[in-house]
Order: sequence, then structure tokens, then C-alpha cells
Amino acid sequence: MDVGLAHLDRLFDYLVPAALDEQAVPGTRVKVRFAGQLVDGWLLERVDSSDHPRLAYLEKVVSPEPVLSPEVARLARAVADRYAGSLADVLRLAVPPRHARVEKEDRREGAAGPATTLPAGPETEAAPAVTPVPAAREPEAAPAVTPASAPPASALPGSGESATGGPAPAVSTTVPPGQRRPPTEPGHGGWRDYPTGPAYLRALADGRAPRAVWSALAGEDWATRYAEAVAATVASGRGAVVVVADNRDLDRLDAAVGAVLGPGRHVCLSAALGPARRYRAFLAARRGDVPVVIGTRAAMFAPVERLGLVAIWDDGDDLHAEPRAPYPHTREVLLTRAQLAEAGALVGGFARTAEAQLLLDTGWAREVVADRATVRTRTPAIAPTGDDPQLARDPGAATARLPSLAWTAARDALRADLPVLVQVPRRGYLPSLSCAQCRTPARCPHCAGPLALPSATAPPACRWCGRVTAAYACPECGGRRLRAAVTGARRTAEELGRAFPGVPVRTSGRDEVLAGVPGGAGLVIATPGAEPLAEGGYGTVLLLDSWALLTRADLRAGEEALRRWLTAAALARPAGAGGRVVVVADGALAPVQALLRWDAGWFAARELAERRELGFPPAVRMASVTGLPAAVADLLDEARLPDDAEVLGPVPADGERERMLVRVPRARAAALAGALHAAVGARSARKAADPVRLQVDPLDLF
DNA sequence: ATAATAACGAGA
DNA sequence: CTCGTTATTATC
Repeated sequence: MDVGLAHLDRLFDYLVPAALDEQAVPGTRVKVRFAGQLVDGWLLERVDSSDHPRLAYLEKVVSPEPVLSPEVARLARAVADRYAGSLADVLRLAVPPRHARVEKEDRREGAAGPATTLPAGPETEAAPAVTPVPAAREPEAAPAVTPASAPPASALPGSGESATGGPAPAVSTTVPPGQRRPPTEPGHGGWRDYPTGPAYLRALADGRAPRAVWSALAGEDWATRYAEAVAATVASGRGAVVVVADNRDLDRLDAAVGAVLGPGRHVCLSAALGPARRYRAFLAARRGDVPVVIGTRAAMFAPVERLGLVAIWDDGDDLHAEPRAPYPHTREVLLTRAQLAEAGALVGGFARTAEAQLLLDTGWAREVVADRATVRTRTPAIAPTGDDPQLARDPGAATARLPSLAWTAARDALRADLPVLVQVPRRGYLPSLSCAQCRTPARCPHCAGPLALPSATAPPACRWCGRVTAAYACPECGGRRLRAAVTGARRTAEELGRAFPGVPVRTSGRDEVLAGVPGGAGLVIATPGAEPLAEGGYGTVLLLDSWALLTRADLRAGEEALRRWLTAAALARPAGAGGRVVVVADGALAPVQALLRWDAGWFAARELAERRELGFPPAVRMASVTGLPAAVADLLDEARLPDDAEVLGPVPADGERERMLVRVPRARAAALAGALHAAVGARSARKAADPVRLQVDPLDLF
């Protein structure tokens, strides 16, 4: 039932009139009378009987197209459960809005619609005028709840939701009937730089479900590597779903997949396409016309037949977090999908998130990394440099904001007729507090939340628990003074232009993103995520204003800084070909160390260990509850939280609203989501007016 | 929103 | 104890 009421998040049974028998197949959109009015719904399964005494009839089958595949239906239920949301909300994300004209068009010559007509009971509809026999299970519901009287022929095998390696049907069913191993394994070339890479591709080609966390080498043509993994999967007779963060990455992946797989074997799916093209791409996948879907966030639920691989590139990019309820994260959705569908998984990036590290720690996935010798030959020469306060104080210098090492490195590259990339953070980060002496972010002594200044005069207070810390002492150096992290950049482009007269300056940022630049001497000023590729690689990459990144009031400040640096530094030429990177930051800091060594894994392991110690995600599961104070209190009052749940807050949110955090051990994650969802349901059943926003794994914890 | 159902109280 | 009215709750 496509209604947003949490207490209606379950299945309802309806009779199928004989006239609709053929069209009423699982996965179709339907209209039913509910509480007196016509509402949209999803037909999830056909069953022989119902416990409900008085059933109403299905009003209408909106379209015979079974847009919701059984695999996606199951996934959607699991995602709703994980995020304490309702199935209807997830289905809105999973199935794009119908576009009737697109559905009608072409029908593919010949094949007079075998996709839609189900050979269930041909002709029988003529017999009894309106047979009150077959029931259709409909809206909102957990397939698990439904005992599924007789397993419908179309159901996925092995639907036992066991953890790893389900019992009998595990391996055999995933091996497709068709072609076995391709005669020659498709281009494993680039994967040979990673000792476990070729085995990973072989497993995909063999129809198995390998799971990997991949740390890419500097300069890696990741899009082609992904295309090769996809091709291996397709060679096994299975399909693949690949999700990237933005359209620029998608363009790159599109070209690579097209080149490796040939034309007509994949579609791109992204919200940027607009309704018609999006629905067309969706239908092509659902109808099995193409085995591969690549796209942005919108593609994470894309239906492909016999799913063999899910992949995500750069899972640390916050564009992978869905902004609509129940706020699922692409990585989590895809991994859940791999688990349920017994498909392979690939989580790759130049950087590595703590979440990806956790997959390795728990043994869920295997690491694919190059050995140190290979890393050394591929990586540019990377050096840190201090802030150079003397230089900054000299008002006459054109290069006021550029430390001397950075300036020299840029000049050398330009002289060698090579392009220079300058990464400048966007402004507008929240001012937070750090130690005035050693610049360690200031954390609450009680709950380890971030400290901030509520007003110019007030003493620092925790943004999580609200406690005021009158006398702060830095745990690192014992310093007692705090400083606000200063941000600001922007002028950099003009200043650099003046510093290197006669050199073309290009900018790439929010408004206008460049895909690539030519190989000759030139300056490119880019904000993180908008760095263009340079033909042949950059001679020098400068990473400026790193304080703005590192002192951000964010749990992921270090991780995010490293991710952005690695992404930019990966565009430089190898050291052997003259590539250099200069990062304006203290070389002793962990993210800087990780950059210097090109060791994302080391940093991620360290980060995860720290989060374990502090009780932060992903070592624990957190949920946030936001709303008017009375509503938040009411919901938490209603919720039967697990015993070991820890409630933090409240802290003020925007306007009149406030926010509370609930923290539980990972083992209680499902219980927490269940309790919160039930509480929202109870509130909506009693028509509590003030809404509360519930977020599991909120992206920002502050 | 609306209908079934439970709860309640007054009158027989 | 029954009927009529009103609060409550489920909605196939």
C-alpha cells in the first residue's frame, strides 16, 4: 500500500477478479479500495487463501508490467527493516515513476509481449463470471511474515535468509545454465597489478560470488577495471549493478563499459536523465534486454536478471547517501543485495572507509591491494609542507598563500610543460574547536562528541550531549586554549594566476565541472570532487588549505580529507615520470601519513580502531531522532529500546526542533531499528500530530 | 476518511 | 438488561 503511515507497513490480501487474473502478476502496480478510498499498491504475491474473513476485490491493475522484481522486493523489505523505515518509502526509491508512453513504445518486434503475459490460467477466466477464489497479497509487507503457502514458481531459490552460504541451493543455482567459462578470460590485464585481483575476476567468471574491498593504485583506470569485473560477471551468464557518486564518474564508467562489453549490453540509470529516459533504462533492465546497469545512487535498486555482481566506486563520497526517507546508503543497500541475492560485491576507491575496513575485519570481504613495490612505482612523489606563517604575513608577496615548496613544485612542472592541479576546499564548513597548540579537535570529556561555541561569550559545549566544558584540557598535549578552525579560500585562483603570469588558468568547481584538460603547461584550480583528468597526468598536484578539511566538526574529517587528497593525487604522474604532490599540512598527522605512504588501508584500520574506542559508527549502530522536543520525547518514551541502548542529548537542531542520538552495539542494530519503527507506527496509529524524523546511520552526527 | 467495535450510561 | 450514544481502532 503506497501510503506513508508507519502502522500500515504490512501486507493486505485482496481477491483477484477473474478478468484481472492474467494481468495480476507479482510485481505489478495495482489500485485497491482501502478505507473507502482508492490507493496505489504493489502486488507482491499470489496466494491460494487468506486468513482475513472478508476480502475486497482488486480494483485495477495499473499496468501489466511487473516492474518490481522478486529480488528487489525482498531487498526493499530488508532495507526498510535496516533503516527503520516502511516498505512504501523504499519502493518509491526503488522503482521510478511510471511513464506510460515509454511502456507502450516499441514492444520489441516479434516477441508479442511474452514478458507480460503469464501462462497461468489461459482462457479459464471465461468460466465463472467473477470468481472469488484467488487472493492476491498486496501492499507493504515483509515477505518473511507471509508464509507463502505454495512457493510460486517464480520465487527466487534459496530464500532462506541465512547469513553466509545458505544450505543446499547455494552454489549450484548461481551457476547459470548457459556458457561456462569463456574460452579466454576477458582482459584481466590491469588486475594483475593486485596479487588477488585475477583470482577475484576468475571467481566472477566462474559464477561464484566473491566479495572484495579494493584499494586502487595512483593513476589507476578504475573505470576500466570495473568494466572488466562486469565483463567477467556477464561472461558467467549473470548481470551486474555498478553505482558511482556523480555524473562525471558515470560518464567515465559508461565509456569504459561500452568499450569492454560492446554496444547494447548496458544502460545508464541516473536521476539526471529525466522521467522518460530513466523509465526506459529501468524497463530495459527489468525486461532483461541488458544484463548490466550502471548509474548514480538511483541505480542501486536497479533490477537485473540473475544478479552476479554489485559494485560501488568511492563509497566515502557523501553523494552515496540517499537524502529521502529512510535515508539508505548506497553501499549498505548494495551489500545487503549481494548478501540476499548471493552475488559478488566490489567496494573500491583510492581511499577506504571505516565501513569498508569493517567488512575486512569481519571477514565478509577480502582485500584486493597492490604490494608495496608496485605502489612505489606508481605513486607520485608526495611531500608535506608546513603552513609557512612568515610567508603568509608578507602582504606584498603575490604568493602569500603558497608555501615555498608548493610554489617551487608548481613552477618546476610548468617549466617542464606539464599541467598543475591545485585543490582548494570549498568554503562554508562549520566552525569547530580544536586545541590552539596542537590542533587536535576538541572532544567532550563525557561522550567524546565535538565541542563548539554556542555563542561568542558562552563556554564550549558538546554538540551531542549538551554538557558544558568549563575547563578544557587537550588529551594530546595538555593545552588549555582552544581556537576556532578558520576556513576560507577562493582568492587562491586569482593569486595563483598572478603568481604565474602567462600560464592559462582554468577552474573547475560547483558551477562548471571540467572533465579533462590538455597535457601542456597550465594551472587548474578545482574544488574536491571536480578535479579534471589531465592528458598524461599532472606534473604537480597541490593540496591547499588542509586545515579547513582536517578540523571540520565531523566524525569523518580525517577520512574525508584523505579521500579527497588521494583522489586528486591519483591524477598526478608517477614519481618516475616527474609527478609530484605537495600537501600543505603537518606531516605527523595520520591522514597526511597515509597519503605520503599511499596506504588507505592503514588509515582505515586506524580509524576503525579509534571509532571502536570512542563508540562511534560503524563500530556501533546509531540512530538520530529529530523533531519538536515533546514529539522526540514521546517517541523515545514509546520505543522499547534494547537494554543496552544509550540515549544521548538532546541538542538543539534547526528552529524549534531538537535532536537525540541512540547508540547500541552492532549486535542490537536490528532490535534498535525494529523498536524505533514500531514506535513511529504506534505514534502514527494514534495520529500524533508532530512529525519526528528518524535516521539510522545519520551521515552527520552533529 | 469511515466503518466496525468497544465502552459507557440511562431508562425499562 | 437493552438500547442509543460516544470514544477507539482498524482499514483486506
